[in-house]
Amino acid sequence: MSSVAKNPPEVAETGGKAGETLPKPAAKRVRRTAEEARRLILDAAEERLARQGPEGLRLQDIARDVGISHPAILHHFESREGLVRALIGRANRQLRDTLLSALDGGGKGGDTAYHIGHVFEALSDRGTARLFSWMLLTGRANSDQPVNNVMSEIVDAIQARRESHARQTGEPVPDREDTLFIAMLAASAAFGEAIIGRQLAESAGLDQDGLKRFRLWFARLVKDHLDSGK
Amino acid sequence: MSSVAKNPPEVAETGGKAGETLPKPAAKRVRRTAEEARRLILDAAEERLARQGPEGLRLQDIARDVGISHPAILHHFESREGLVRALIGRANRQLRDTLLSALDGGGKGGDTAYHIGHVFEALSDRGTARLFSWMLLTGRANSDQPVNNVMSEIVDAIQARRESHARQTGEPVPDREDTLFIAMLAASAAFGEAIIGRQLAESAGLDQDGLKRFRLWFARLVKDHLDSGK
DNA sequence: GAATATATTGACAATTATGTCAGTATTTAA
DNA sequence: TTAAATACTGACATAATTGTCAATATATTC
Repeated sequence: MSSVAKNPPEVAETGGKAGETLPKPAAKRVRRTAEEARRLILDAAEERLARQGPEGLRLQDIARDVGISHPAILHHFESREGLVRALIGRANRQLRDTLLSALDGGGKGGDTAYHIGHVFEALSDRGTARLFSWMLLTGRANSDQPVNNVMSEIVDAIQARRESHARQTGEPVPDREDTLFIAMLAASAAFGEAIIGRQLAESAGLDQDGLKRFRLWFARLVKDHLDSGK
Repeated sequence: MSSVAKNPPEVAETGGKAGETLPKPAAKRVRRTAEEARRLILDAAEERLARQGPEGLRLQDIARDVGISHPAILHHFESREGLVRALIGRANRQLRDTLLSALDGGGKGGDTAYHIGHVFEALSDRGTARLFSWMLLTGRANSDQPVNNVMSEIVDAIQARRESHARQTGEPVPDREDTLFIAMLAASAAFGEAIIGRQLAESAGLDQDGLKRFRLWFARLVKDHLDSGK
Protein backbone atom coordinates (compact mmCIF):
# COMPACT_ATOMS: atom_id res chain seq x y z
CA MET A 1 0.00 0.00 0.00
CA SER A 2 2.80 2.40 -0.61
CA SER A 3 4.82 3.01 -3.71
CA VAL A 4 2.75 1.11 -6.21
CA ALA A 5 0.76 3.15 -8.67
CA LYS A 6 -2.92 2.49 -8.51
CA ASN A 7 -5.49 3.45 -11.05
CA PRO A 8 -9.05 3.96 -10.03
CA PRO A 9 -10.87 0.93 -11.36
CA GLU A 10 -13.13 3.07 -13.48
CA VAL A 11 -13.06 6.75 -14.36
CA ALA A 12 -16.02 9.00 -15.04
CA GLU A 13 -18.63 8.42 -17.70
CA THR A 14 -17.17 9.77 -20.87
CA GLY A 15 -19.67 9.36 -23.62
CA GLY A 16 -23.23 8.07 -23.67
CA LYS A 17 -26.21 10.26 -22.92
CA ALA A 18 -27.68 10.15 -19.45
CA GLY A 19 -30.22 7.40 -19.08
CA GLU A 20 -28.62 5.12 -21.66
CA THR A 21 -27.92 2.14 -19.46
CA LEU A 22 -25.46 -0.41 -20.88
CA PRO A 23 -23.89 0.69 -24.15
CA LYS A 24 -20.20 0.57 -23.16
CA PRO A 25 -18.92 3.37 -20.93
CA ALA A 26 -15.84 3.55 -23.22
CA ALA A 27 -13.35 4.00 -20.43
CA LYS A 28 -10.31 6.16 -20.77
CA ARG A 29 -7.26 4.00 -21.18
CA VAL A 30 -3.73 4.54 -19.90
CA ARG A 31 -1.00 3.38 -22.19
CA ARG A 32 2.53 3.06 -20.89
CA THR A 33 5.73 2.15 -22.65
CA ALA A 34 6.40 -1.56 -22.50
CA GLU A 35 9.39 -0.94 -20.29
CA GLU A 36 7.45 1.20 -17.85
CA ALA A 37 4.62 -1.28 -17.68
CA ARG A 38 7.00 -4.13 -17.00
CA ARG A 39 8.65 -2.16 -14.24
CA LEU A 40 5.36 -1.34 -12.53
CA ILE A 41 4.23 -4.92 -12.75
CA LEU A 42 7.46 -6.24 -11.30
CA ASP A 43 7.30 -3.69 -8.49
CA ALA A 44 3.82 -4.74 -7.56
CA ALA A 45 4.70 -8.42 -7.76
CA GLU A 46 7.73 -7.92 -5.60
CA GLU A 47 5.74 -6.13 -2.95
CA ARG A 48 3.03 -8.78 -2.93
CA LEU A 49 5.62 -11.47 -2.56
CA ALA A 50 7.32 -9.66 0.29
CA ARG A 51 4.08 -8.97 2.12
CA GLN A 52 2.02 -12.08 1.58
CA GLY A 53 4.51 -14.71 0.58
CA PRO A 54 4.21 -17.11 -2.33
CA GLU A 55 0.44 -17.32 -2.41
CA GLY A 56 0.24 -13.57 -2.82
CA LEU A 57 1.60 -13.85 -6.32
CA ARG A 58 -1.62 -13.98 -8.31
CA LEU A 59 -2.01 -12.28 -11.63
CA GLN A 60 -5.36 -10.75 -10.80
CA ASP A 61 -4.07 -9.26 -7.56
CA ILE A 62 -0.96 -7.86 -9.13
CA ALA A 63 -3.00 -6.45 -12.00
CA ARG A 64 -5.33 -4.75 -9.55
CA ASP A 65 -2.38 -3.22 -7.71
CA VAL A 66 -1.05 -1.73 -10.91
CA GLY A 67 -4.47 -0.74 -12.15
CA ILE A 68 -4.52 -2.89 -15.27
CA SER A 69 -6.21 -6.07 -16.36
CA HIS A 70 -4.47 -9.36 -15.85
CA PRO A 71 -4.10 -10.21 -19.54
CA ALA A 72 -1.88 -7.14 -19.76
CA ILE A 73 0.58 -8.93 -17.52
CA LEU A 74 0.50 -11.96 -19.75
CA HIS A 75 1.04 -9.69 -22.70
CA HIS A 76 4.28 -8.41 -21.19
CA PHE A 77 5.60 -11.61 -19.65
CA GLU A 78 4.09 -14.39 -21.74
CA SER A 79 3.04 -16.42 -18.73
CA ARG A 80 3.00 -16.39 -14.98
CA GLU A 81 6.20 -18.38 -15.05
CA GLY A 82 7.73 -15.71 -17.28
CA LEU A 83 6.81 -13.07 -14.74
CA VAL A 84 8.39 -15.11 -11.98
CA ARG A 85 11.57 -15.53 -13.97
CA ALA A 86 11.73 -11.83 -14.70
CA LEU A 87 11.18 -11.07 -11.04
CA ILE A 88 13.96 -13.37 -9.96
CA GLY A 89 16.28 -12.08 -12.64
CA ARG A 90 15.79 -8.48 -11.60
CA ALA A 91 16.24 -9.28 -7.92
CA ASN A 92 19.46 -11.09 -8.72
CA ARG A 93 20.82 -8.17 -10.69
CA GLN A 94 19.85 -5.71 -7.97
CA LEU A 95 21.45 -7.73 -5.23
CA ARG A 96 24.58 -8.19 -7.26
CA ASP A 97 24.82 -4.44 -7.85
CA THR A 98 24.22 -3.66 -4.21
CA LEU A 99 26.86 -6.10 -3.08
CA LEU A 100 29.47 -5.00 -5.58
CA SER A 101 28.96 -1.31 -5.00
CA ALA A 102 29.25 -1.99 -1.29
CA LEU A 103 32.77 -3.17 -1.96
CA ASP A 104 33.75 0.00 -3.75
CA GLY A 105 32.73 2.32 -0.95
CA GLY A 106 35.22 3.45 1.70
CA GLY A 107 38.01 2.87 -0.75
CA LYS A 108 41.19 3.90 1.01
CA GLY A 109 41.86 1.31 3.63
CA GLY A 110 38.59 1.68 5.54
CA ASP A 111 38.48 -1.27 7.86
CA THR A 112 37.28 -4.51 6.40
CA ALA A 113 34.72 -5.07 9.14
CA TYR A 114 32.96 -2.15 7.54
CA HIS A 115 32.72 -4.06 4.27
CA ILE A 116 31.44 -7.15 5.98
CA GLY A 117 28.84 -4.92 7.54
CA HIS A 118 27.75 -3.86 4.08
CA VAL A 119 27.37 -7.43 2.96
CA PHE A 120 25.31 -8.01 6.04
CA GLU A 121 23.11 -5.00 5.36
CA ALA A 122 22.46 -5.97 1.76
CA LEU A 123 21.35 -9.46 2.61
CA SER A 124 19.40 -8.62 5.69
CA ASP A 125 16.93 -6.51 3.77
CA ARG A 126 13.68 -8.18 4.60
CA GLY A 127 12.13 -8.00 1.15
CA THR A 128 15.23 -9.25 -0.60
CA ALA A 129 15.73 -12.09 1.82
CA ARG A 130 12.12 -13.16 1.52
CA LEU A 131 12.27 -13.11 -2.24
CA PHE A 132 15.43 -15.19 -2.32
CA SER A 133 14.12 -17.53 0.28
CA TRP A 134 11.05 -18.17 -1.80
CA MET A 135 13.20 -18.57 -4.89
CA LEU A 136 15.30 -21.19 -3.16
CA LEU A 137 12.31 -22.90 -1.59
CA THR A 138 10.64 -23.37 -4.93
CA GLY A 139 13.79 -24.66 -6.52
CA ARG A 140 14.22 -21.80 -8.95
CA ALA A 141 17.83 -21.10 -8.10
CA ASN A 142 19.49 -21.53 -11.46
CA SER A 143 23.22 -21.46 -11.39
CA ASP A 144 23.35 -19.02 -14.30
CA GLN A 145 22.07 -16.14 -12.23
CA PRO A 146 24.12 -12.97 -11.91
CA VAL A 147 24.63 -13.21 -8.15
CA ASN A 148 26.13 -16.57 -8.48
CA ASN A 149 29.73 -15.58 -8.83
CA VAL A 150 29.57 -12.48 -6.76
CA MET A 151 30.52 -14.34 -3.62
CA SER A 152 34.01 -15.10 -4.80
CA GLU A 153 34.44 -11.52 -5.97
CA ILE A 154 33.52 -10.30 -2.54
CA VAL A 155 35.85 -12.71 -0.85
CA ASP A 156 38.66 -11.74 -3.17
CA ALA A 157 38.14 -8.05 -2.52
CA ILE A 158 38.11 -8.51 1.23
CA GLN A 159 41.05 -10.86 1.12
CA ALA A 160 43.09 -8.35 -0.88
CA ARG A 161 42.30 -5.73 1.73
CA ARG A 162 43.31 -8.01 4.58
CA GLU A 163 46.56 -8.94 2.92
CA SER A 164 47.43 -5.35 2.23
CA HIS A 165 46.72 -4.49 5.85
CA ALA A 166 48.74 -7.43 7.09
CA ARG A 167 51.75 -6.42 5.03
CA GLN A 168 51.62 -2.90 6.44
CA THR A 169 51.56 -4.07 10.03
CA GLY A 170 53.88 -6.99 9.53
CA GLU A 171 51.30 -9.48 10.74
CA PRO A 172 50.99 -12.91 9.14
CA VAL A 173 48.95 -13.00 5.94
CA PRO A 174 45.49 -14.35 6.71
CA ASP A 175 44.18 -17.52 5.19
CA ARG A 176 41.83 -17.01 2.27
CA GLU A 177 39.46 -19.64 3.62
CA ASP A 178 39.20 -17.71 6.82
CA THR A 179 38.02 -14.71 4.86
CA LEU A 180 35.61 -16.87 2.94
CA PHE A 181 34.13 -18.23 6.14
CA ILE A 182 33.68 -14.78 7.59
CA ALA A 183 31.78 -13.78 4.48
CA MET A 184 29.68 -16.91 4.61
CA LEU A 185 28.87 -16.35 8.24
CA ALA A 186 27.89 -12.77 7.59
CA ALA A 187 25.75 -13.78 4.63
CA SER A 188 24.06 -16.68 6.38
CA ALA A 189 23.45 -14.75 9.55
CA ALA A 190 22.12 -11.70 7.72
CA PHE A 191 19.85 -13.82 5.61
CA GLY A 192 18.63 -15.86 8.52
CA GLU A 193 18.13 -12.81 10.65
CA ALA A 194 16.02 -11.18 7.99
CA ILE A 195 13.67 -14.13 8.05
CA ILE A 196 13.51 -15.37 11.61
CA GLY A 197 15.07 -12.38 13.34
CA ARG A 198 11.80 -10.90 14.54
CA GLN A 199 10.57 -14.26 15.75
CA LEU A 200 13.82 -14.94 17.57
CA ALA A 201 13.94 -11.52 19.11
CA GLU A 202 10.37 -11.74 20.28
CA SER A 203 10.97 -15.20 21.62
CA ALA A 204 13.94 -13.92 23.59
CA GLY A 205 12.22 -10.82 24.83
CA LEU A 206 14.38 -8.50 22.77
CA ASP A 207 12.97 -5.24 21.52
CA GLN A 208 13.60 -3.40 18.28
CA ASP A 209 16.56 -1.64 19.77
CA GLY A 210 18.01 -4.94 20.86
CA LEU A 211 18.18 -6.07 17.27
CA LYS A 212 20.23 -2.99 16.50
CA ARG A 213 22.57 -3.82 19.36
CA PHE A 214 22.83 -7.33 17.99
CA ARG A 215 24.14 -6.06 14.69
CA LEU A 216 26.68 -3.89 16.41
CA TRP A 217 27.71 -6.81 18.59
CA PHE A 218 28.21 -8.93 15.51
CA ALA A 219 30.26 -6.25 13.78
CA ARG A 220 32.43 -6.15 16.88
CA LEU A 221 32.79 -9.91 16.91
CA VAL A 222 33.99 -9.89 13.32
CA LYS A 223 36.36 -7.04 14.03
CA ASP A 224 37.86 -8.85 17.01
CA HIS A 225 38.36 -11.91 14.93
CA LEU A 226 40.02 -9.93 12.16
CA ASP A 227 42.31 -8.16 14.62
CA SER A 228 43.25 -11.36 16.39
CA GLY A 229 45.44 -12.23 13.42
CA LYS A 230 43.88 -15.63 12.86
CA MET B 1 10.66 -41.01 -2.24
CA SER B 2 11.97 -42.47 0.94
CA SER B 3 10.28 -42.97 4.26
CA VAL B 4 6.72 -42.35 3.22
CA ALA B 5 4.47 -45.36 3.03
CA LYS B 6 3.04 -45.90 -0.40
CA ASN B 7 0.17 -48.11 -1.28
CA PRO B 8 -0.14 -49.50 -4.75
CA PRO B 9 -2.94 -47.48 -6.34
CA GLU B 10 -4.95 -50.60 -6.91
CA VAL B 11 -4.54 -54.17 -5.74
CA ALA B 12 -5.56 -57.34 -7.56
CA GLU B 13 -9.07 -58.16 -8.65
CA THR B 14 -10.78 -59.58 -5.60
CA GLY B 15 -14.31 -60.48 -6.49
CA GLY B 16 -16.15 -60.50 -9.80
CA LYS B 17 -16.01 -63.40 -12.21
CA ALA B 18 -13.62 -63.21 -15.14
CA GLY B 19 -15.16 -61.47 -18.09
CA GLU B 20 -17.46 -59.28 -16.04
CA THR B 21 -16.21 -55.92 -17.14
CA LEU B 22 -17.28 -52.99 -14.97
CA PRO B 23 -19.24 -54.06 -11.90
CA LYS B 24 -16.98 -52.59 -9.19
CA PRO B 25 -13.69 -54.39 -8.55
CA ALA B 26 -14.44 -53.94 -4.80
CA ALA B 27 -10.91 -52.98 -3.85
CA LYS B 28 -9.39 -54.05 -0.61
CA ARG B 29 -9.32 -51.15 1.76
CA VAL B 30 -6.69 -50.29 4.36
CA ARG B 31 -8.03 -48.83 7.53
CA ARG B 32 -5.67 -47.16 9.95
CA THR B 33 -6.32 -45.64 13.34
CA ALA B 34 -7.07 -41.95 13.08
CA GLU B 35 -3.82 -41.15 14.82
CA GLU B 36 -1.76 -43.29 12.48
CA ALA B 37 -3.44 -41.84 9.44
CA ARG B 38 -2.82 -38.32 10.62
CA ARG B 39 0.83 -39.12 11.22
CA LEU B 40 1.33 -40.58 7.77
CA ILE B 41 -0.39 -37.65 6.14
CA LEU B 42 1.70 -35.15 8.05
CA ASP B 43 4.87 -37.04 7.18
CA ALA B 44 4.05 -36.95 3.50
CA ALA B 45 3.07 -33.29 3.63
CA GLU B 46 6.27 -32.39 5.40
CA GLU B 47 8.37 -34.17 2.85
CA ARG B 48 6.55 -32.55 -0.06
CA LEU B 49 7.02 -29.16 1.49
CA ALA B 50 10.70 -29.76 2.06
CA ARG B 51 11.29 -31.05 -1.45
CA GLN B 52 9.07 -28.90 -3.62
CA GLY B 53 8.35 -25.87 -1.52
CA PRO B 54 4.97 -24.29 -0.94
CA GLU B 55 3.40 -25.25 -4.25
CA GLY B 56 4.10 -28.89 -3.51
CA LEU B 57 1.48 -28.90 -0.81
CA ARG B 58 -1.51 -30.20 -2.76
CA LEU B 59 -4.04 -32.55 -1.28
CA GLN B 60 -4.08 -34.87 -4.26
CA ASP B 61 -0.31 -35.22 -4.28
CA ILE B 62 -0.07 -35.84 -0.57
CA ALA B 63 -2.90 -38.35 -0.80
CA ARG B 64 -1.09 -40.18 -3.59
CA ASP B 65 2.08 -40.32 -1.52
CA VAL B 66 0.26 -41.93 1.38
CA GLY B 67 -1.80 -44.14 -0.88
CA ILE B 68 -5.20 -42.78 0.04
CA SER B 69 -7.79 -40.56 -1.58
CA HIS B 70 -7.71 -36.86 -0.94
CA PRO B 71 -11.08 -36.68 0.85
CA ALA B 72 -9.50 -38.84 3.53
CA ILE B 73 -7.16 -35.97 4.29
CA LEU B 74 -10.08 -33.60 4.57
CA HIS B 75 -11.77 -36.08 6.86
CA HIS B 76 -8.83 -35.96 9.25
CA PHE B 77 -7.96 -32.29 9.06
CA GLU B 78 -11.24 -30.56 8.13
CA SER B 79 -9.61 -28.45 5.44
CA ARG B 80 -6.34 -27.79 3.75
CA GLU B 81 -5.80 -24.95 6.16
CA GLY B 82 -6.34 -27.36 9.02
CA LEU B 83 -3.66 -29.63 7.63
CA VAL B 84 -1.29 -26.71 7.37
CA ARG B 85 -1.93 -25.69 10.94
CA ALA B 86 -1.39 -29.23 12.16
CA LEU B 87 1.83 -29.43 10.20
CA ILE B 88 3.13 -26.23 11.67
CA GLY B 89 2.08 -27.22 15.16
CA ARG B 90 3.89 -30.52 14.98
CA ALA B 91 7.03 -28.97 13.55
CA ASN B 92 7.03 -26.46 16.35
CA ARG B 93 6.72 -29.11 19.00
CA GLN B 94 9.44 -31.20 17.40
CA LEU B 95 11.85 -28.32 17.17
CA ARG B 96 11.16 -27.33 20.73
CA ASP B 97 11.86 -30.86 21.93
CA THR B 98 15.03 -31.10 19.90
CA LEU B 99 16.31 -27.82 21.22
CA LEU B 100 15.48 -28.53 24.83
CA SER B 101 16.90 -32.02 24.83
CA ALA B 102 20.04 -30.62 23.23
CA LEU B 103 20.47 -28.58 26.39
CA ASP B 104 20.22 -31.59 28.69
CA GLY B 105 22.93 -33.56 26.94
CA GLY B 106 26.56 -33.38 28.12
CA GLY B 107 25.35 -32.44 31.57
CA LYS B 108 28.47 -32.21 33.70
CA GLY B 109 30.25 -29.09 32.61
CA GLY B 110 30.67 -30.02 28.97
CA ASP B 111 31.81 -26.85 27.29
CA THR B 112 29.12 -24.44 26.29
CA ALA B 113 30.33 -24.17 22.72
CA TYR B 114 29.13 -27.73 22.47
CA HIS B 115 25.63 -26.62 23.35
CA ILE B 116 25.69 -23.79 20.90
CA GLY B 117 26.70 -26.38 18.36
CA HIS B 118 23.58 -28.33 19.16
CA VAL B 119 21.38 -25.33 18.66
CA PHE B 120 23.12 -24.81 15.37
CA GLU B 121 22.58 -28.41 14.33
CA ALA B 122 18.90 -28.38 15.22
CA LEU B 123 18.16 -25.29 13.22
CA SER B 124 20.34 -26.09 10.26
CA ASP B 125 18.36 -29.16 9.38
CA ARG B 126 17.29 -28.41 5.86
CA GLY B 127 13.76 -29.70 6.10
CA THR B 128 13.05 -27.94 9.36
CA ALA B 129 14.50 -24.69 8.16
CA ARG B 130 12.52 -24.82 4.94
CA LEU B 131 9.32 -25.53 6.78
CA PHE B 132 9.84 -22.65 9.17
CA SER B 133 10.89 -20.38 6.39
CA TRP B 134 7.70 -21.10 4.53
CA MET B 135 5.72 -20.67 7.73
CA LEU B 136 7.22 -17.26 8.28
CA LEU B 137 6.92 -16.28 4.63
CA THR B 138 3.22 -16.99 4.58
CA GLY B 139 2.65 -15.13 7.80
CA ARG B 140 1.56 -18.12 9.81
CA ALA B 141 3.90 -17.52 12.71
CA ASN B 142 1.50 -17.23 15.59
CA SER B 143 3.01 -16.14 18.84
CA ASP B 144 1.26 -18.92 20.73
CA GLN B 145 3.45 -21.60 19.22
CA PRO B 146 5.49 -23.88 21.48
CA VAL B 147 8.89 -22.79 20.20
CA ASN B 148 8.18 -19.26 21.01
CA ASN B 149 9.57 -19.17 24.51
CA VAL B 150 12.25 -21.73 24.02
CA MET B 151 14.80 -19.12 23.08
CA SER B 152 14.90 -17.57 26.53
CA GLU B 153 15.11 -21.01 28.11
CA ILE B 154 18.12 -21.80 25.97
CA VAL B 155 19.77 -18.53 26.78
CA ASP B 156 19.13 -19.03 30.47
CA ALA B 157 20.60 -22.51 30.41
CA ILE B 158 23.72 -21.38 28.61
CA GLN B 159 24.07 -18.33 30.77
CA ALA B 160 23.87 -20.44 33.94
CA ARG B 161 26.59 -22.63 32.54
CA ARG B 162 28.80 -19.67 31.70
CA GLU B 163 28.35 -18.14 35.12
CA SER B 164 29.17 -21.37 36.86
CA HIS B 165 32.29 -21.71 34.75
CA ALA B 166 33.28 -18.11 35.39
CA ARG B 167 32.98 -18.54 39.14
CA GLN B 168 35.19 -21.59 39.06
CA THR B 169 37.97 -19.86 37.15
CA GLY B 170 37.55 -16.53 38.84
CA GLU B 171 36.85 -14.74 35.57
CA PRO B 172 34.31 -11.94 35.41
CA VAL B 173 30.69 -13.06 35.06
CA PRO B 174 29.61 -12.68 31.44
CA ASP B 175 26.80 -10.39 30.39
CA ARG B 176 23.49 -12.13 29.75
CA GLU B 177 22.96 -10.12 26.59
CA ASP B 178 26.25 -11.42 25.27
CA THR B 179 24.98 -14.94 25.71
CA LEU B 180 21.73 -14.01 24.07
CA PHE B 181 23.53 -12.58 21.07
CA ILE B 182 25.65 -15.67 20.68
CA ALA B 183 22.50 -17.76 20.63
CA MET B 184 20.86 -15.43 18.13
CA LEU B 185 23.88 -15.52 15.89
CA ALA B 186 24.01 -19.29 16.00
CA ALA B 187 20.32 -19.55 15.30
CA SER B 188 20.31 -17.01 12.48
CA ALA B 189 23.41 -18.40 10.88
CA ALA B 190 22.22 -22.00 11.12
CA PHE B 191 18.87 -21.12 9.71
CA GLY B 192 20.32 -19.01 6.93
CA GLU B 193 22.90 -21.61 6.12
CA ALA B 194 20.26 -24.28 5.80
CA ILE B 195 18.52 -22.22 3.16
CA ILE B 196 21.19 -20.43 1.17
CA GLY B 197 24.20 -22.42 2.30
CA ARG B 198 24.43 -24.56 -0.80
CA GLN B 199 24.00 -21.57 -3.04
CA LEU B 200 26.63 -19.59 -1.19
CA ALA B 201 29.06 -22.47 -1.12
CA GLU B 202 28.63 -23.12 -4.81
CA SER B 203 28.99 -19.45 -5.54
CA ALA B 204 32.22 -19.38 -3.61
CA GLY B 205 33.59 -22.57 -5.07
CA LEU B 206 33.32 -24.47 -1.82
CA ASP B 207 32.65 -28.18 -1.88
CA GLN B 208 30.63 -30.33 0.48
CA ASP B 209 33.60 -30.82 2.73
CA GLY B 210 34.12 -27.09 2.88
CA LEU B 211 30.72 -26.66 4.43
CA LYS B 212 31.76 -29.06 7.14
CA ARG B 213 34.90 -27.03 7.73
CA PHE B 214 32.76 -23.93 7.92
CA ARG B 215 30.78 -25.34 10.79
CA LEU B 216 33.92 -26.27 12.63
CA TRP B 217 35.33 -22.85 12.00
CA PHE B 218 32.19 -21.30 13.41
CA ALA B 219 32.30 -23.50 16.50
CA ARG B 220 35.86 -22.37 17.01
CA LEU B 221 34.90 -18.73 16.60
CA VAL B 222 32.25 -19.08 19.26
CA LYS B 223 34.64 -20.89 21.56
CA ASP B 224 37.26 -18.19 21.17
CA HIS B 225 34.72 -15.57 21.98
CA LEU B 226 33.54 -17.44 25.05
CA ASP B 227 37.08 -17.95 26.26
CA SER B 228 38.08 -14.36 25.67
CA GLY B 229 36.15 -13.38 28.81
CA LYS B 230 33.64 -10.87 27.52
C1' DG C 1 -22.90 -62.69 14.86
C1' DA C 2 -25.38 -58.24 14.75
C1' DA C 3 -25.05 -53.43 15.67
C1' DT C 4 -22.41 -49.32 15.93
C1' DA C 5 -18.78 -46.18 14.88
C1' DT C 6 -15.85 -44.34 11.67
C1' DA C 7 -12.01 -44.47 8.22
C1' DT C 8 -12.25 -44.45 3.43
C1' DT C 9 -13.75 -43.86 -1.33
C1' DG C 10 -15.64 -42.26 -6.07
C1' DA C 11 -18.25 -38.99 -8.22
C1' DC C 12 -19.50 -34.56 -8.33
C1' DA C 13 -19.91 -29.43 -7.16
C1' DA C 14 -17.74 -25.07 -6.52
C1' DT C 15 -14.11 -22.12 -6.69
C1' DT C 16 -10.19 -20.11 -8.43
C1' DA C 17 -6.40 -19.78 -10.93
C1' DT C 18 -3.94 -19.20 -15.72
C1' DG C 19 -4.32 -18.64 -20.50
C1' DT C 20 -6.66 -17.32 -25.19
C1' DC C 21 -8.72 -14.24 -28.39
C1' DA C 22 -10.87 -10.91 -31.01
C1' DG C 23 -11.39 -6.33 -30.73
C1' DT C 24 -10.33 -1.37 -29.01
C1' DA C 25 -7.67 2.62 -27.96
C1' DT C 26 -3.44 5.13 -28.22
C1' DT C 27 1.01 6.21 -29.85
C1' DT C 28 4.27 6.69 -33.69
C1' DA C 29 5.50 7.02 -38.42
C1' DA C 30 4.50 8.16 -43.17
C1' DT D 1 -4.68 12.32 -42.12
C1' DT D 2 -3.92 7.88 -42.77
C1' DA D 3 -1.60 3.70 -41.64
C1' DA D 4 0.91 0.60 -38.85
C1' DA D 5 2.23 -1.13 -34.47
C1' DT D 6 1.07 -2.47 -30.07
C1' DA D 7 -0.49 -1.74 -25.15
C1' DC D 8 -4.58 -2.93 -23.30
C1' DT D 9 -9.35 -4.84 -22.28
C1' DG D 10 -13.63 -7.92 -21.56
C1' DA D 11 -15.44 -12.16 -22.20
C1' DC D 12 -14.58 -16.67 -22.48
C1' DA D 13 -12.09 -21.26 -22.33
C1' DT D 14 -9.40 -24.40 -19.71
C1' DA D 15 -7.36 -26.50 -16.03
C1' DA D 16 -6.44 -27.45 -11.45
C1' DT D 17 -7.68 -27.66 -6.68
C1' DT D 18 -10.45 -27.63 -2.61
C1' DG D 19 -14.55 -29.14 -0.67
C1' DT D 20 -19.18 -32.03 -0.31
C1' DC D 21 -21.81 -36.19 -0.06
C1' DA D 22 -23.81 -40.53 -0.15
C1' DA D 23 -22.20 -45.02 -0.06
C1' DT D 24 -18.91 -48.74 1.51
C1' DA D 25 -15.71 -51.35 4.06
C1' DT D 26 -13.47 -52.35 8.32
C1' DA D 27 -12.74 -52.41 13.22
C1' DT D 28 -14.97 -52.54 17.69
C1' DT D 29 -18.60 -53.52 21.02
C1' DC D 30 -22.42 -55.90 22.71
